[in-house]
Amino acid sequence: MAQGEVKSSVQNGKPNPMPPTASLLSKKQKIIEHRNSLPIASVETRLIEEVKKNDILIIIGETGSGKSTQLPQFLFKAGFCQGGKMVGITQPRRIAAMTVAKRVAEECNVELGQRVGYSIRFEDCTCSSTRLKYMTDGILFREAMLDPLLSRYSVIIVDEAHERTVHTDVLLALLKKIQRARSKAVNEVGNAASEAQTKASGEDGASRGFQGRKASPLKLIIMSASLDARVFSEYYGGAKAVHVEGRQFPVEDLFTVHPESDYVDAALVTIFQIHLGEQPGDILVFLTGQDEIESVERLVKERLQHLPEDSRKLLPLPIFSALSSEQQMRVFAPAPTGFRKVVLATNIAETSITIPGIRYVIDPGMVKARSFDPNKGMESLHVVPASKAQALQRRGRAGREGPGKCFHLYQEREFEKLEDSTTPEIKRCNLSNVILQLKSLGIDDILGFDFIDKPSRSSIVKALAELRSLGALTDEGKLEKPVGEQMSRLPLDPVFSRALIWANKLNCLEEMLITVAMLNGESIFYDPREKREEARTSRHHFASVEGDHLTYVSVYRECDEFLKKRREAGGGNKTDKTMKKWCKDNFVNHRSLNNARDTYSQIRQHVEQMGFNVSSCGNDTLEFRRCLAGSFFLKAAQRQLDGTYRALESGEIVHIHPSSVLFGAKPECVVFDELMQTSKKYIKNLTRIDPLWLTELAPHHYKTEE
DNA sequence: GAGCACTGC
Repeated sequence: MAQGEVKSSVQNGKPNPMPPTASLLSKKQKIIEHRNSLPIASVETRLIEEVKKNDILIIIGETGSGKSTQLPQFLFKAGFCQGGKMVGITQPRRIAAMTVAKRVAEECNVELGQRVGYSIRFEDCTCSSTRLKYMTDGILFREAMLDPLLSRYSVIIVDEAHERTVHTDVLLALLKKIQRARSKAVNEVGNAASEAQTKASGEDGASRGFQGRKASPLKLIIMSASLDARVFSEYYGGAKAVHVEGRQFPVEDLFTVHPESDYVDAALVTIFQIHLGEQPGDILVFLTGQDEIESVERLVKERLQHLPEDSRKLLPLPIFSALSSEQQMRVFAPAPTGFRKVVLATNIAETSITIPGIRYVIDPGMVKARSFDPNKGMESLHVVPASKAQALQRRGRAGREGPGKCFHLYQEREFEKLEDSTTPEIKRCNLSNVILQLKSLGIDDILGFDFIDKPSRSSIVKALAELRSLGALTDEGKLEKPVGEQMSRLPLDPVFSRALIWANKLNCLEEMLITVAMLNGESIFYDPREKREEARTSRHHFASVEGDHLTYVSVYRECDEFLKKRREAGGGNKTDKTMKKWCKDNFVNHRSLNNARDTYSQIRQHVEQMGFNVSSCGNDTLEFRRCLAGSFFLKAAQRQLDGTYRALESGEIVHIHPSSVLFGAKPECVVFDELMQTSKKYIKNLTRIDPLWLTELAPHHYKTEE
């Protein structure tokens, strides 16, 4: 990954010579006091010894132990960054990578982006002198594609490994391989340097990048909050695990005496029980989705009306990912004097955000979980019991600032029956992307790959078949040149990458770039329930009769035009504010569109580097739709005599989602982006196509049938 | 005629 230079007042590695002011001094003093008070501070020497002794170390540390901020600093002090080497720390989330790096830079009293930096998608805040580098696990995985031995790192710390995201899991496997390759290279260099290199390079991807670099072993540290270190320890051949104490205030657990048949109602009752009977302090309620949250919000407001005037000071605040940033921010503000906040949240409050003031947690013990059926190519979202780990995580949210209480809306013996931890994501998602990346790293035997938790055989087989069908792999399962290589370089789902390659040939790359950027993230339109009709009417002028993809293209372009006009009219640099307003007026999710614009630029750069020519098809959208048909042929559906649709690949009876512009239009044949089961089996994001195109453009898949 | 936890390249 290219390293951007960051402007700085620090030159030649010397700190800015400005004398510290009194407030700076006291701030510095505070930082030192804080650092020394962290549980991890007392074990610095021991930890460093363990790292020196063990090539792989598992660190189990509870919330508040300071492991993410302190350990990298200890390693720096102990000399692990000598010779220009880096300590890399991965996080599953962008926000964590950013905020932890910022905190550590402060503690080290250096400018962020210099010795301490971070790198996340769209934002590289590091420079050539960066030694402690925080990043998302996806970034490090990409780096490994360019530098297969990760030769610039002396230590890699994988933080929050218990979350078991796809990226973390793949990274854990890859790092194991890289570590072995580096140790091997060190030994071989010691003996007979150049011959050993030649041999090693023939073996697999992880050995390849070694040539011409000074060999050194790689230290690996896995940090987890999980109760169970065994999983990681066993995976790394009995690696040593050490525990670091956390620092949490005590949380009292309360369980129900009888099972609750209706957890939403039970949550409501508990909210008022706390509000009327407990000491001051805000309440956090974990619910499974927008629907539940909105209905609880309404019911709380209703019931408050029946209480005496002086008992009505309870303020319900919803938070879930689809809300605008402004609305999300409301939960962070302190409640008005005399009021108690009751935050109604999805799992967004479990890990991603920390809300101040919470003293009471209500946990119904349920969660909305996504799963994937590889045979039907269908995702589903269902409400299922949470895991023990999740329940404990939720409980912990009550003890951040002082002693708290957790109201579990189930019996204590039910807790014991919960699964220890949530099924790792890799076992419940489409693997085509992961497998393509592994193939590009030179790992050919996917079924035999050393996953920490192996996905099902059928899931792997299905993904391999999809990749072959898309032309990314040869019949022997090797990366197809150049198509497979090009696809693996793009940070997109393989179908999207395929569509871009087609579009390049058929001169509609610009439209396709916009399309994949718009489909890549969360949904672009935001319909506040109470303004549903207004949103739909206002959106009419974007709508394309061809379907959702071209509708997104016109949304993107219209916003772009609007911004351009504003700039030309002397609007200055207030792009963000202008865009926010435009989004609000058009019921478009500002965060999503912004993300789509960043994605567009990033992908455009990639394809231009590949020598693609970004041209537009103008008003002739036929070729564009043919490109979609040629790449989304596995996701096609045809109208039946009874008006329902049949997904051609799985044979499932599906319905057009009401959010589609083609809802009610009864097109004969469509390609879609997503098949998801919620209340029904819905297809989302559709474009009308001619069914004959399928046999014409994907003859290997649709042999000439009627 | 709906309603969708969260991440990430």
